[in-house]
Amino acid sequence: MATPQAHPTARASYHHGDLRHALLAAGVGLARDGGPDAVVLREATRRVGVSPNAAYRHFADREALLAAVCDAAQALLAEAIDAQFAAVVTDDPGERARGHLRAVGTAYVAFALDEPGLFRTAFFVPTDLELAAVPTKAGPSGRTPFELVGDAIDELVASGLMPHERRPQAEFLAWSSVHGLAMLLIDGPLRGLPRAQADAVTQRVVDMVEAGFTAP
Amino acid sequence: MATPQAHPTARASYHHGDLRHALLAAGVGLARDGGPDAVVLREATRRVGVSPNAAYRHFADREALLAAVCDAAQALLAEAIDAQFAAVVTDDPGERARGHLRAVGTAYVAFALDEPGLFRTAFFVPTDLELAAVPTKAGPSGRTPFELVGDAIDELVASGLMPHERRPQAEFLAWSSVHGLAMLLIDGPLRGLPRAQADAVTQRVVDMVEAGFTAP
DNA sequence: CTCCTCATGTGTACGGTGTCCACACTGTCA
DNA sequence: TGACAGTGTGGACACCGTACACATGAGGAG
Repeated sequence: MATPQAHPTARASYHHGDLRHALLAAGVGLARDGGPDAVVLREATRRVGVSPNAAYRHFADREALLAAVCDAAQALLAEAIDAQFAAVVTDDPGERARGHLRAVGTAYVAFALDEPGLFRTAFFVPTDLELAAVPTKAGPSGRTPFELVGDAIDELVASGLMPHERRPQAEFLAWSSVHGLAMLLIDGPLRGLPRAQADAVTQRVVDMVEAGFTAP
Repeated sequence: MATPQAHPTARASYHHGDLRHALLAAGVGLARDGGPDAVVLREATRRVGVSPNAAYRHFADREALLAAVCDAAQALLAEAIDAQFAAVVTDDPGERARGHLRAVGTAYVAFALDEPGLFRTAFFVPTDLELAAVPTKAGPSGRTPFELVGDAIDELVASGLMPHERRPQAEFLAWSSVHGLAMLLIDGPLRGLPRAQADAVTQRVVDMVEAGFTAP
């Protein structure tokens, strides 16, 4: 019991110990309910119990904090997709390919519906990324959502269900459809659709993508 | 020459004359370069040459101004789509249906690329609309973009190219794909794609939607 | 024509935010 | 032990949205 206040939220000493992570966590909390605009620097410091300027020792400015929160949100999305992707179990390679493709799509939309604030935040900051394997944005498997779609499509081609002429840039087609649906469901004209109907539309969108890939 | 300063931008008298429209126009200008966040009440009044509080005689608060700007942006989008839609001329009903569907999709993405700030603004405010025929959001034809997609799909069904079992909610599928693509192109990972490539991807997305609708 | 009235624009002020500056504390290493 | 560098604090500034009281002047009632 040498440390009277070991918890990072309430510090006993002048120094905080892990202020950067604490601010990040607070920022994620703000983004969760409220979206990117709710990520307010002063409020984050207030929640951590620290003066506003303390944040500037760890983040260049509010934009930098928001970018970190954005990365965290993308990682959470990646995690959700990863789980659904890994949950697909089949011996048949074609069936597995289909399952993986559908898993990515449904998990993507489900995350948007379950965590609209984080979802909006994940796609807010102009991420200059090439969608490449930026580790902070990947799930437990170490692969980003974009790579997972690519994997699924590759499997589809490998198992002969999709002609390889259609392979190039196919990620963008799948991604566009699912991303657009998610946006329309949480912010757009489809907002407020009952969950059951939202899921039904999601299935139809995934059907369309799959059909577009595997159709003869 | 009875009116020394007839122009609404520089007023000679104490009263402005058409402050509401002037503020709206200034707001649209702000949104054009900068998106919804750039619609700052004080800046709009500054541009019009009026004190900040004058805005409150015409808009309840900043949110109301932003909502009006959002409506205007949607109207501009509608206009662009409308033009492309109307430019389709063919005798063959099936070909016209296809052309209409493709026109809506390409015009939608083109607007997003040409006017990213306005596009983002158009979909920013939680519009409680049912996508119905709200006149302020329609183009010259009096039909909203959503109605135009619906029209195109109806034509597709009427001309026998699309099975009518697929008709219900088909707007959402088309809309999702195109909207998602637009978002990814202006804000997301596809940002910075050269225009030629962006157009190419757009064509592929439209192809996919069309195939999904008309496939046997 | 005069005067009253009310819509419209102004001025002042307050709280909130991001951010800069100078300063205070403290863990570490010579 | 003492200096130093990293970390947190306090105060200040500009900007924003917005509430309140007030000034202005256009247009109708007498």
